[in-house]
This record gives sequence, C-alpha cells and structure tokens, in this order.
Amino acid sequence: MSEKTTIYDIAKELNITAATVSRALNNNPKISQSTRTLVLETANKMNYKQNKLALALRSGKSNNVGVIVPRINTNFFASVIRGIEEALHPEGYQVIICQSHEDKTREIENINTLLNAQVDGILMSISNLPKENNHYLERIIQKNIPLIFFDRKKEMDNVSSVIIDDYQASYQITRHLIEQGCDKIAFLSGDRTLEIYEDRFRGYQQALTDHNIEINEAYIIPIKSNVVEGRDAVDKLLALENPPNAIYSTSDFAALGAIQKLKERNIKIPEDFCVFGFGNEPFTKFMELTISTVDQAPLEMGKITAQVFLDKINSVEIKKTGKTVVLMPKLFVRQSSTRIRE
Amino acid sequence: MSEKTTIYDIAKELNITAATVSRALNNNPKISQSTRTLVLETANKMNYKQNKLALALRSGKSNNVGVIVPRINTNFFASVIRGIEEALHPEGYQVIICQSHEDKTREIENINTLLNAQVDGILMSISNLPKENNHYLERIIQKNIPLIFFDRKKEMDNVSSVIIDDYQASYQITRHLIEQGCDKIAFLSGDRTLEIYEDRFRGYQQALTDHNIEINEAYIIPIKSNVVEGRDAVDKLLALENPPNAIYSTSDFAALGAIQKLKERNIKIPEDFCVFGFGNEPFTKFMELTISTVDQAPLEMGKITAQVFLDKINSVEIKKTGKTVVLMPKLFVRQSSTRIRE
DNA sequence: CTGTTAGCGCATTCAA
DNA sequence: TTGAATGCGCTAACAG
Repeated sequence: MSEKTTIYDIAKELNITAATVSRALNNNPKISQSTRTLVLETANKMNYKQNKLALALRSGKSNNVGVIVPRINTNFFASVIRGIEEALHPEGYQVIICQSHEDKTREIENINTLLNAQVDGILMSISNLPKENNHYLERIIQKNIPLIFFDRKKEMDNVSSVIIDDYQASYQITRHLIEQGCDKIAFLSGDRTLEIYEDRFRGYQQALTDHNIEINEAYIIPIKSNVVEGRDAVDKLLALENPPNAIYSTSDFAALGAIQKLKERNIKIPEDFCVFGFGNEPFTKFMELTISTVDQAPLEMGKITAQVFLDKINSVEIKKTGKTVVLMPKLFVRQSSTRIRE
Repeated sequence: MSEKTTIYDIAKELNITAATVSRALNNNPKISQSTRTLVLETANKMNYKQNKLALALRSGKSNNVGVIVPRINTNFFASVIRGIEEALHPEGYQVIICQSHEDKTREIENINTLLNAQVDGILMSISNLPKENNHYLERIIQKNIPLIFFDRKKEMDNVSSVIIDDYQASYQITRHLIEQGCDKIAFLSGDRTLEIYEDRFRGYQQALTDHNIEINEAYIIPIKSNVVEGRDAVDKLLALENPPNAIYSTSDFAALGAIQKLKERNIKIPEDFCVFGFGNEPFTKFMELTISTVDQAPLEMGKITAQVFLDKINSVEIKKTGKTVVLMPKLFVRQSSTRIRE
C-alpha cells in the first residue's frame, strides 16, 4: 500500500515486459490496442504513478521551471507568478519560486540551485545589480536552458523578454501631472541601472521637455521600494529652496510614504500637491485618499512569459534569437492627482 | 563547455574509478587524503556539478520540500514562506510553492503534483474545506512523507502542527473591545469548519460570557477574506433592529471593507464604533485611521515549521507521534479601536 | 584504501 | 507488435 508500483510491477502482473508497459503508457503507436487497454487498466488498478525523477534523469528534462523574483510579497510579483502558474501547470510544469531579495549574491545562489534542480527553464526578473558582467547569466544560456526575463530585463543575446512600455507609462503620468497644473514634478526612482527605471526616467524627461519644463536635478531622488524612503524623500524635497508641487514615484509604497508625510506637514492633496505611484498595489485603491497609479498587467505578463518559454522549448529548430514582447500599461488616475474633473 | 561533466569524466581524467570519485566528493572516510584533494581539484577544474536528479533517484530523496498555501499574495502567507525558506535553504532544501486558492480540488492536485515531484516533505496550511474525509491527506502519510501543518490544521495522527493560540488572541481582542465600552460586538468569521476560526469563535464567546454579555446570533456573520465581504457585512449589521457598536473581523481585509462602509455611512470610528482586524497586513498600519489587528508571527511560524520538519526527517527513530507548537500572537491596538488612552 | 557490480525507474535502440 | 539490453548519474554493498 505504501510501496510505489513501477512499470516492472505491472509488467510482472501481466507477464509482459516493462518496455511494453512503457510504450502503452506513452501512447507509442507500436503497440496493439488490446495490450494497451490492458496495461492502462491494470496500471490504474495498481495505482501506478510515473516516477518523474527517473523520467527526468533519462530525458534530461525535469518539467520544473524556475522563477526568480526580487520578492514574493508584492501584488505585482505575486500576480505574475500566478499568471505563470496558470499557463504552465496545464502543460505539466511545476513552478519553483526563489526570492533574490534584491541581492546579487542571493540571485546567483538562486540560479545555481535552479540549475542543480535541472529546471527546464528560468523565468526571472533581475535584481537591482550594479553594472555587472553577465557571467552568471551566461552560464544558463551555455547550458542550453531557456532564459526569459519579465519586467526587469537585461539586454542579452538569445534571451527573450516580456515587459511593459515603461517609457510610455512614465510619459503619460508626467503629462497628466502637468495637465493638472503641476509644473514642479519630483521623480522618486529605483536604481536607474535597471532598464525599467531608466526608461521611466526617459519618459519623465521627455514629457517635461515637450512641455517646456526644465529638469531640476534636485527633484530626482533615488529610493528603494518602501514606505520609509517615500517619507524621507518628502523631507528632502520640502527642504529645498524651491520645493516641488508634485511627486511621481516609481513605487506605490514610496508614494504612500510621501502622502503620509505630506499630510503630516499639512499639505493638501491634491489641491496643493499631486502624487502619482506605480504598480497598482491593492492598497492604492483602499486608502481614504485613493492613490493614482499604473497597472502593469501582471497576470497577463506572467501568462505571456510562460508562453514565450513554451514556444522556445517546443520549437523544433533551436531558436537563437530573442524577442521582446511589450505590454501596454494602464493608468488609474485617482484622487491623489485629480484636480480637474472632466 | 555546455556539456556537463560527470564523475565518470573526472574518473577517466585521473585513471581511477567513478566510485572513488564519488567517495572523495562525499567526504567518505575510506579514502586517502591525496586522492581526495586530487579529485576535488580536478572536479573543480572541470566545473563538475553534482546531478541532483540522479542522486534523488538513487536515494529516494529529492531535497525538495513542498509548501501549499491558500494563496501567496497576503503578507501572512508570504512571510511564513519566507521563514520556511530561510530555515530550509541552508539545509540544502529547495522550496516548491503551490497555491490552493481555497479550492479543495486544486489542493488535491497540488498534493499529487508534489508527490510526483518526490518531495521529501509537505508543509501546508489547509483550505476552507467542507467536512471531508482525509483520504487525500492520508496518502501522504502512507508514503512516509512528513506532513506538517501550519496555521490551518486538521487533527490527524502522526502529524505535527505549528499554530498560534487563536483562542487566546480572540479572547483578548474581545475583552479589549469590551473594555473600550463596546457591548454589542459583531463577529465576522471565516469558515468555522476550520479549527482556527472555531477557536477564534470560542475565544470571542468566552470573553463575552465572562463579562456577562449575551451572544447575539445575528451578530455572527460568515465572510471570506476580502474587502467586499466586509462592506456587505456592515450593510447587514446596520439593518438590524439592534445594530452592534463594534466589529471583530477575523480578516484584516474584511475589517478594511467594514471601515470603508461605516465611514460612508457617517459613523465615527472609534467614537461610535470600534473595529478590530486579524493578521497584521501592512496596510492596517498605513491607513489614515490605523486598524487594530493581531500579528501572527508568520516569520517565526515558518521557521519553526521548517524546524519541525527537519527534526522529523533527521531523527533516527521513526517518529510516529505528532506534536503541536503553539505560538503566542501579539495584539496591535491602533486607532480603530482606541477610545481610552492610558 | 580502491575497484567491481548493481540498481534506483524509465524510455529507446536493436532484434526478433 | 513485443522482448532484451542499455544507459541516464549516482552511491552502497561487497570484494579485494
């Protein structure tokens, strides 16, 4: 009862050989219908379960896919993972999740662990790394294991990516703030060595330029994605001789912190100061003062990332090219940035 | 370069046999220091990586541990997983995460998937099941795979659990609300077929009884853990002839929804109505009106759950007993229930 | 201390 | 259509 039955067990039961059983179980055409049904029946009766490990050892495929994210506890990453799961689970893949915690060392460890686990592919959103060489990523490619980036990518040969149009989102946010009458817009941004943040910076920059607003370097503040950094940023900004009248934060958490601090300073939102976040975390909708933000279509991003992986793994020819799928983000303009109602 | 080197490759290189290489690599005492270092050096030089799959097939251990949670995107479960990871990763275990989405069918699928993946253990928080038999859980035990429950458990032989003292937490919450002057306390609860919710109900009940307050069945409303259900519950409660003046919700999300709706109805919190949540979701601290809640020590719970698993797997004797570790929850009394300041 | 052998469970090649 | 033999990479028992 507690013993697992193998194809040998059912072969013995039927006085045939394991090879035949294997063929019957795998829809191999070279087998008679009668033995096939017989095998299937007894396999079922004996509660046979294929040993995936043996299969993996033999085929070199594990049917495991690794996912590496900076952290699991944001709505964005949790939802992307959900999307990946939903697309991959029906295909028989098991998803293994690792968190890098924005730490390069940990990220390399994650990769090693996943490679050890013989994953068939790695889907990842890279961490806030300093400008580093790609050795540890190239190891994946050399092993012929598909690597797909989502959201946070790095430019690499033969690697596909699924991202949103950060530039567009950023341009639209900045334009929106300008249209609301804000002419001094601060930019709280994650590490710009990551493409997403650089792209957002470019969108911000271009929108200002297009509206004849000069960039003020003092308004550009590097932050990490948490509440405290948003609070601290406001302190810095309000200490300026010429403080801003709007904040565009690339993190909802920092946007929240900023709003808290502005309120503590008795600055009225949105009348005196507008705030725009990024990521559409659930709490942005919950607040008494709802927070404007951008939805990054995480569920869709996950599903498409999974699909890109499946396409790669299932294509007969070895694809040596990488493609980039770009999703369109969607702005949710809420109270924290709405002065003018249409 | 892209080929993986095996112990045979390095054996051939050194004109020894694979067994010797294996021994050298595994710190087997029966080997000379000289060959050991020689093997280690060349293994390193040839970039040898142990094939975990072969190891798993041979040893019957996969070094994978499965974690099943209702959902990944709440602070509580994400943090428990983080705790599990932190304890298990250093021991060489890889954590595979599955979401049951509170769905029984999905939960059974998860278990099958994990068993197929030959996990060495399953750590799970069970879903909101109707009173069901345990067949699908007993399959795990029969396979001799350690099963540990955390937070949401089911009474089973030979199965350990790590939980918080839900009864105590609930008693303290209810007592606190009474001390704040609330004498009509509604109870929004998850499915009481789950022990945690039944325990919380008992705590609520006992506190009322101890303070000579009669239970009002109309105040007890079953909910799911989301914002909308909290809003709807308030509608129901305020439609009563004798509406309550406090809500204790076993879900922070429902507590949030309740607060939203109460505000919309111009009911003052905490002056006219107190609200207490459960789970210490981050947003409870973020709100303009901060929400009283209970911290379930998720990180600690994860670490201990992992430790219980390690103890079980590493013990020489086959432990046929299950123990239950009970953690003490911590109340965070915030604005939503604070009338009296000390 | 080291070599030989065998088997974990499976799928595939070669014969029949 | 089926059987026999083989190997995926590793380690443990046994023998030397």
